[in-house]
Amino acid sequence: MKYTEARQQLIRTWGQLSTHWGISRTMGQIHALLMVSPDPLTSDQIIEELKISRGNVSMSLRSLVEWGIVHKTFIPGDRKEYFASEKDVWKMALQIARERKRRELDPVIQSMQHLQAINPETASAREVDELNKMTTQILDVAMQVDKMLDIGIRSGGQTFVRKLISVLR
Amino acid sequence: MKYTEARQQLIRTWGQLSTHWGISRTMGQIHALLMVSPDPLTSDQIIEELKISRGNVSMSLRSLVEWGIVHKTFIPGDRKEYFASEKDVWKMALQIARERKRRELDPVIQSMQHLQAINPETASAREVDELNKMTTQILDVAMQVDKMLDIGIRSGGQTFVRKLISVLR
DNA sequence: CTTTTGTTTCAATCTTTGTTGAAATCTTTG
DNA sequence: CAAAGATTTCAACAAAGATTGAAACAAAAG
Repeated sequence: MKYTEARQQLIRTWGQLSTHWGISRTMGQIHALLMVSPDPLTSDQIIEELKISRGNVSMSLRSLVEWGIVHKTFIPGDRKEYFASEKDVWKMALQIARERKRRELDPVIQSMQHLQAINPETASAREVDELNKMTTQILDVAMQVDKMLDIGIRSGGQTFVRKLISVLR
Repeated sequence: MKYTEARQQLIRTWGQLSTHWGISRTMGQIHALLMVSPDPLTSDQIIEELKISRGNVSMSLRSLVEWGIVHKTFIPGDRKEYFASEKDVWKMALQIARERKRRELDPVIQSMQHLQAINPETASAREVDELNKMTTQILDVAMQVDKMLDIGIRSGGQTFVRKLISVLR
């Protein structure tokens, strides 16, 4: 398989995957491109390579930087901004997990905590009971997952999952 | 807090969350409604409760059944179909994980395996090398996560995560 | 077999999300 | 500080995704 083909396929696959993760296809593609580039790239190189507009590249890069998986670098004597991706995939995965925890899990925990105090006079016992059972369970799951992610984040990806698999096998 | 308010908030929160997970808001809301209902519901009850169209309810329910987190039941002497959600949140979470693994992780693994054979003549050594490093890493992560999910699925959610946390703390 | 009741399908429509490109802004340099 | 280079913003547009509603279909009852 030729290099260019392979690279294109990686970019396509990653762009595809990213849409499942609340990240637009373009962001995923830019990210993939940065991942496989030995050196940091400028927005012009990205525009050229992926045929997308300057505005889109600018916004996508900002968003990737906000996710914490891409960073700006500067090359001495050059006025342009260069961008590079985190290259350690485990670190990347954990960084994404950390962000998603913050954006998705934390709000659920907060919401379920509010729901812990239902006035039992306001519906039949069965209904109140069923609702309470669900909120309690959801809260429980969310908090356990939260704890797990914390541990994962602290111990670093590779170590974390390796250890975990060896222990549970 | 009143029962009806609380229930509505749960439905809203769950619908919101679901959009982050490749599941439409409506599917999430229907699912939440089924989760907190002590008894199975018909599509008419869902239409009534959530004010959505019959067609949408039909399609959403089908999709939820395909995800394996909702099932049809029948009530003797009644011609209608009733629907009920899985009530064990851990089982639910694992079922979702299993499906996402199948839909998202497995294709990535397949794709990366294809990319393992790049002809080194077709680009500079640095470029080929960088691409190989990334595909290998991604494959590694994907396979480890895959393995982890398998273990999780086999041992059942609660046990799995509890054990995991106690071991790694 | 016909009617009634319940369910599914799908083209049309609406809503949301992503993208473009040009103007505005910011930065460096002569 | 003016000009050139680089980046960001944002209103208009395009694409993708979700929803509706009515017609087609299926199953049970009379």
